[in-house]
Amino acid sequence: MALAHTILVLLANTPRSGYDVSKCFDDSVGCFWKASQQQVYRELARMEQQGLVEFEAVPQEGKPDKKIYRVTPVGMQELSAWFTEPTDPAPIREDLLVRVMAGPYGPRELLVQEVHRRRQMHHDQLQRYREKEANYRAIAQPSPPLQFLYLTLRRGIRYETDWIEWCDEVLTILKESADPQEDASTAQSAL
Amino acid sequence: MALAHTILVLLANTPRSGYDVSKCFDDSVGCFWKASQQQVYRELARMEQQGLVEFEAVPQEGKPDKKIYRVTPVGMQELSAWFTEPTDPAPIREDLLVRVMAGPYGPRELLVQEVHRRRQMHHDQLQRYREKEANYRAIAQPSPPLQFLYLTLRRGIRYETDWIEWCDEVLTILKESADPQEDASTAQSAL
DNA sequence: TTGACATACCCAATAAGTTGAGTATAAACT
DNA sequence: AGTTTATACTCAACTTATTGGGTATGTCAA
Repeated sequence: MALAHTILVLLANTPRSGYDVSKCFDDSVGCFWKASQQQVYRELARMEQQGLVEFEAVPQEGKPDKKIYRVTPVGMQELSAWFTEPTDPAPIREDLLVRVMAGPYGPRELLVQEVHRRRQMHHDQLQRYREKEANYRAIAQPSPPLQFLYLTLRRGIRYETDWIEWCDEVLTILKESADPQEDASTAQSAL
Repeated sequence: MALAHTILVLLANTPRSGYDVSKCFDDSVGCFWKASQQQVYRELARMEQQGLVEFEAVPQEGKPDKKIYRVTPVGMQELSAWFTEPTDPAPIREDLLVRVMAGPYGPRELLVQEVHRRRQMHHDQLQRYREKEANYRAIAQPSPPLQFLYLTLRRGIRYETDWIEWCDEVLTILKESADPQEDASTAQSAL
């Protein structure tokens, strides 16, 4: 249900169109929540039906009307109520770890390659987050919404850093135990 | 699609019943993949139809037949083919971070409480993982499947540790900037 | 003896997420 | 001149996941 609440928070900060909300999922909140444009539009329509948000149609030339959504009092009430409910850790479903577990059933090099590739991806993402962090730190008086968003960015930075470190750990172990059959004692001490 | 492949790897290690596969999702692979019993049964039925696995029905008294699944040659082929495909990082959908972003719209104490609670959960999970790690290290000659599974356990340990550290970071910041209105300069330097 | 827990499976309804296309226009780049 | 990128929203089909029930039986403890 948190998709609706994420959107509520975004709209509570600033009234926006569905398109703009969708962009937030690529930018600011992307480090902890993903949603496709279709999901956003559908959710907004549902939320409007439930009275959590309302929109003002802004006519445009050639394009469909822009719907600027804002949170209603009912929506703010919902946000408050939701604030008191406990949250659960997100279930993890990580393809790469399935691949690692499948290690004995495929060539070692392919696995090493894949971990390398993933390390690079996390490295690149970390760079983007670090830039955003630098931008944030340059703001003299960040607004409360920004201050809290920064905490989520910190989570993103930690997450990527942690992945990189794990990749390095795995690559080291895979290198050390390259041929367990040839030298079983080495392989063993490596683990 | 990785649910099927996770099951394939589990069955490649040891033929098991659906019930036993389901238990693995609570135990060994729980740190990177969750699946309900229903999901497992449905997936196994689908995989059987596709010829990836086959089962031997073991009659039991009073209970339904136990179906012991094993991977077929076609299943092993599928596993090999899948091994060459790249994996994508799992999209993150973290309720707690939505809550943090919603920080300005609820009482500070509630947020602090929630982060505390989550810290405790990650702490407890970490303890469980550390026990499993100790068990693993006590094994003289771990089999290759176990060796690779250990790498995924390392990921779990890192993950939980990382969360705990982030919780501590957030709790520190929330304490420091307890009342930004009263002392804006302190609040600012804290961020 | 009642209730919780473990074994072992199946079914159905709903919710959520993904994929791919379609309707329009305009600016910027190649 | 043609492609990409951006704006702005909609619809339909499909796959996946969740929730909550049901069928059976046996064991263990309060």
